[in-house]
Amino acid sequence: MNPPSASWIDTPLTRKLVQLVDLSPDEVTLLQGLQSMTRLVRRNREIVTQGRRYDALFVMIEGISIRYRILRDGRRQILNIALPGDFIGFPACFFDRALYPISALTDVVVAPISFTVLINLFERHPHLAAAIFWSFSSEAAIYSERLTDIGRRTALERVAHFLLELLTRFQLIGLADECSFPMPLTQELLGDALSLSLPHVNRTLRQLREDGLVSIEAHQVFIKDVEALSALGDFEKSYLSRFRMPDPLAAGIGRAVSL
Amino acid sequence: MNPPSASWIDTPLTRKLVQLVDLSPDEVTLLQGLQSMTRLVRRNREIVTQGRRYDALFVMIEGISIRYRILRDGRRQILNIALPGDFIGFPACFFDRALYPISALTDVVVAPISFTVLINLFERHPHLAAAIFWSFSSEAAIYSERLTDIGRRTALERVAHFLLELLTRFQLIGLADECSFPMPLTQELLGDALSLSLPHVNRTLRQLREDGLVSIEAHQVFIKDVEALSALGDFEKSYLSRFRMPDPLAAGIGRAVSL
DNA sequence: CGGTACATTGAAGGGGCTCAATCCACGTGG
DNA sequence: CCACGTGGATTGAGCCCCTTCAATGTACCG
Repeated sequence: MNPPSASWIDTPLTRKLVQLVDLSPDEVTLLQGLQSMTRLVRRNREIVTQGRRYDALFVMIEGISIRYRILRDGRRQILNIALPGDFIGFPACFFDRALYPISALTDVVVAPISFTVLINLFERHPHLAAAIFWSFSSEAAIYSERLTDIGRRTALERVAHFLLELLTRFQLIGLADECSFPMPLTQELLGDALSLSLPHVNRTLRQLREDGLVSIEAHQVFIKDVEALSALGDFEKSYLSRFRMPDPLAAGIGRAVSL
Repeated sequence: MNPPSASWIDTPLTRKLVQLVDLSPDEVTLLQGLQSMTRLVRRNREIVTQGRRYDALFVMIEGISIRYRILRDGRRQILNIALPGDFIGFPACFFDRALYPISALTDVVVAPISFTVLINLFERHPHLAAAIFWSFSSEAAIYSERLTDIGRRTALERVAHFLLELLTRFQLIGLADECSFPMPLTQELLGDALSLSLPHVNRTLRQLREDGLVSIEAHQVFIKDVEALSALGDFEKSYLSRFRMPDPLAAGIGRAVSL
């Protein structure tokens, strides 16, 4: 665990939230303070171990992690992919034991936020709390889209939709430009996330390449035609970037309103 | 909208939470109070309309509702199924417009809980708030299992797992006995929830019947062999019924701890 | 320079889909 | 009280998307 350090002037979470919510300088400082105590987790190590008990959430500061479910015979389903700025460990901390493991895909830096701190934040800074809540909402929406991907979209639509989602999420944290982003997943992992076999992921990517929609070079994805790909994947990014501050909080009077 | 009424001594949500969390009599009263103002939504009408704005959550008091996503060509994916005692409208209320519609499958009674009330609840009754939070956590876990169902389980495993989940959820609200529960879904809806075609749902149910695992008669599901079905579907109910009160709240000192 | 991890491609097979017909239960109106 | 309509359940035939299995290619790294 590293000591608090003034060198963290800026984190992905902060970058993301300030775009979506009007935060006061005080709130930004507070948000940064929450993320000042960090922990490094090496590539391929577990951040959360299935069956263990946790008293904290984590904010992803750097790197990529996945939460997944393994079935008895080895089949794996990736449940979600956490990028910098995402919260992880949310469901785990309300159960007496974590239901699913979370594993670092790359070297990862996380900032634990204990329950105690979180609860106080909710009481004293409802405005900020609402912003954090929005993160959970957006995550729920991502689940919904993934469910739709896997359940009702063809392999081509599915990959198209997923890549656009990643593009948008990377853009929100300032790690992608207009149409390209770093590809954190191997084709095998992509398959486990989208419920496709590795060979079929490969064929699907080839098809997208041949159609001039997407190219992947040196772990970098280039979306050649965002329009066409969005049409193909039925992608509409509002679930990732549209936030509304609920009225009682917008006014900043959350604590003053009586029950 | 019906006026508050003393006749609601007991609701599914209360029944569920008192099993999982130690609530004081005051907290139970408060929880009941939240659900005293109810609204009736007729079968096949929308509870939440896609694209509209909401300032409240709803607690399901009675009936069944579904949230779903429709693709351009008519393919439908049911995102979740809300039973009495569930919260609905959670992600919607943090977006400026609801992302997905929620529709009443039967006549439904809901209790709106406005944001203002909710925020006050969080500030003043963290213990109760944590219980509500657990509901969200459990919902997230249900998503995870659904994702695994659709992504990595065969039709047989998938239906097995889903039926056991429904059994357990109905049991938690006192609407199911040891091994049977009311079937709220037609085979078509089952298909849209589990991403199977209607004919294949039918064939799968037949198989389960022929194997002596499940029978469905008059809209009532009978699980003939819970053991065997659980093994088949790799079902483990802890994600529905295991709650842990986070330490700072368990002590009831949430508000006293300083940041 | 061998080794390992990842990507690529082909061939064959299967689980589940589509299309289509039939059946059944139930409510409604004549 | 029965005829009919309608929503849902059931079953079959053929097909296709995607899987499995298998082989090969390729880049990077100690």
